[in-house]
Amino acid sequence: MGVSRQQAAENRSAIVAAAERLFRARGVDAVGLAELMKEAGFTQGGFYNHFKSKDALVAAVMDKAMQDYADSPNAGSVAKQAARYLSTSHRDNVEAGCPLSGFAGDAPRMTDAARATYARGLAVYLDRLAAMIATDGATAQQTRRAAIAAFNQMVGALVLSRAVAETDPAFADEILDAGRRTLVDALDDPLTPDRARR
Amino acid sequence: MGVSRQQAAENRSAIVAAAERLFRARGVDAVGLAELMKEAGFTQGGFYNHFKSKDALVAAVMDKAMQDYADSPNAGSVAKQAARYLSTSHRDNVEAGCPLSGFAGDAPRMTDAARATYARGLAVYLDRLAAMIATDGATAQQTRRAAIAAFNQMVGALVLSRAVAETDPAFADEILDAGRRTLVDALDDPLTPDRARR
DNA sequence: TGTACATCAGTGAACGCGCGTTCACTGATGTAC
DNA sequence: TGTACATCAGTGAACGCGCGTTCACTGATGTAC
Repeated sequence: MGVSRQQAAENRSAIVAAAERLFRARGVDAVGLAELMKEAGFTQGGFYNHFKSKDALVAAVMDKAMQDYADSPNAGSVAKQAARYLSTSHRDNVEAGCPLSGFAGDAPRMTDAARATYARGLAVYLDRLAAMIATDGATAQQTRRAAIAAFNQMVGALVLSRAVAETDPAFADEILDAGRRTLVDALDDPLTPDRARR
Repeated sequence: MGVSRQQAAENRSAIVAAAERLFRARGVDAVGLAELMKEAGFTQGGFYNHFKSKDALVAAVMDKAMQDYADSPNAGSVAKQAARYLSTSHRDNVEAGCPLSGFAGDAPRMTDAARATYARGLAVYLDRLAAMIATDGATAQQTRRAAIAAFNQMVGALVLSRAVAETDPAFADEILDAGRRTLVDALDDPLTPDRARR
């Protein structure tokens, strides 16, 4: 059709963005390239001008998702961060939320490149959480462990809440609520060496 | 071929068992009926003597997985249960482990029937955990919240550890370890009304 | 600055393939008398 | 208990369909002179 290089780059981004939305909502396997390209506003054949395979697109989606998430702003305090993470709006909006929980179930089945991006993204987010949690009294190791445990709680609560949300909304809310309260209790409580040892 | 009713029932079970293994390892969408039937020891066409569709098989797999898990024995104490749940062998053996974490990522995309079975299975397991956690000093509500939070921690740690296991085994182990220690600390600590309120 | 040509992001049809599902057929099992 | 027949779990080929991928072609963009 004849398209400027800048336009082509924007079109590529549009494909990745559409793919991320569809992949999150329905899973990578359930989304075909024809549907995906149509969603992005193009015809099927153009796909291979941008990616050498569907797997390459998956890797690009992972890169974008992790980059965007790393660039997203903190909520302020850890408690606020946790509350936002375990909100019903985050649970109900899989398409735009945390990619670490959104892709957690699919990650083990992705290609090496996509999995490596996921692992790097997780490491980055844990560092961020650790920085928010850190107190004077705690060692780096204690802080890191607390950050991992906090994120385990967030991801577990979100994933389980999503799994039952359609079937039993009250149950789904209860799971988020238990996670939120547990986190707030644990994080309000400064990590003194004494407590951490217990 | 001519097969006794008992044999037919056993064959059906073999199909469900093969499907559970394959679905867990690679995801429902990535496993075809031809491959699945071959794995179970039959030819493709026989599938519809047992199930009216692939979705019906998925529901049957869910039923079986949840039933088997509900029938599985406790580890003894909650701490032991958590340690077993967050062991490397449980993480590395997706095909036979806890179906609540094994299917957590896929559950939201399953049919109503399969999702309802999942939600029921989760409710049953939480009751079981709550019964193990319960102490004299704690109200039923506090116990339930503690059980949910404990399971959130287990599922989150397992899912995240699995997601990075291939890429970064040491990181994966660290996640399990942080989850295990956090759970043991929290569960060793009796749920007194005072602590629960904090 | 203007002209000639290479580049390459598009289009849309086509490819082989494996999917879920259907079908006609077989023959031992299970039932009726 | 023995015979006649209905049942139904198997087989294996076939169905239409959508998948990921390839291809020949188009024409504006970008480059060389």
